[in-house]
Amino acid sequence: MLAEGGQGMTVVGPCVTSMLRKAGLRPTRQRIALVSLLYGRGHRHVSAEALYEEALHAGIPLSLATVYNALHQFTEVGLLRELAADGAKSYFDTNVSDHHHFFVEAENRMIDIPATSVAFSDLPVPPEGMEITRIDVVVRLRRKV
Amino acid sequence: MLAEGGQGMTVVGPCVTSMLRKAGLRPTRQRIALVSLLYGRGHRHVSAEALYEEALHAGIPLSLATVYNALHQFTEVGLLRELAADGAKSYFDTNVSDHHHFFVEAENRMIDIPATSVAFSDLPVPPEGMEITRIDVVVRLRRKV
DNA sequence: ATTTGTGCAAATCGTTTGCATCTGA
DNA sequence: TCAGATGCAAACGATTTGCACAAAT
Repeated sequence: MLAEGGQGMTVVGPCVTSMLRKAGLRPTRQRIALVSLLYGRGHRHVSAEALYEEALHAGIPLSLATVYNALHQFTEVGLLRELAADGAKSYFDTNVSDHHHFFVEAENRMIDIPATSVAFSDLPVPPEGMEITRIDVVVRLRRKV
Repeated sequence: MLAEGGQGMTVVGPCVTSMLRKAGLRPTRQRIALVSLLYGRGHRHVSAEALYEEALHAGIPLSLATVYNALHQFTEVGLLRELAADGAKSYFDTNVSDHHHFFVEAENRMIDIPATSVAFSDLPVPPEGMEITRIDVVVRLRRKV
């Protein structure tokens, strides 16, 4: 279990700049815009493509490659957590604190599960010389019949 | 195991044929070969590409597209379970019973964790109208420093 | 001025698809 | 025979990369 420090940081204006600076990333126009979109309204699970579209609609012209760059850089510095939901595409979660996910299969949508809702009464022992970096629990959901 | 009466060069039990028949899949040369490779030696986690190479090296000429078809068909009929490890590529697990996985990040390798090694003391409640189809636990590992 | 980031388009990777040909029942 | 499977190559979607240009320190 890693990742702590998830008190929803409401980021607006100059905070964004210092947030990026603290992370060692130059606060460029594009990064500032992306961080604002990501943290503007609560926690989110975004795909690169979706964030790209959103930025364009918000009148921020940037390239898809820049979005990918930014998402990976943000992930490296701990601002985002990458989720391997299912299938081909990656999602990025603005909630980097310890928690898990429901995955709605039909919609490719993720819903947060607080860490406290999943308790391991027994932890698997990692193989010799290995250590646990993270435990991902994905609870797959289907519409009830 | 005895050789299947035919052109197959691998050691094939008659069970393979009936296994496919029971699943509603025509026991073709390619499917028989793939099932034999998959179930020949204990449980495995294979990617399409890896299985394809393996088949070629075993002297079974087939196309990558056929491997993809077969893997998905096998999954549909419950002979395999698809794993969304991490990143772009899919893995298929010959162990379809209830269990979980270690994921060795550096090697993209999966190791089974028996279901009994992970106990939930608290189960998350699915949202209204939804039901749980499966719970995947992935314990990510890194080489200890 | 120097360093770092950006945009674009082409390249890559895993996977899927269309269609002509082949094969098992 | 003939539905169903296969092979091939082209198509595809998501992501990455290479490099000239632009922006931040």
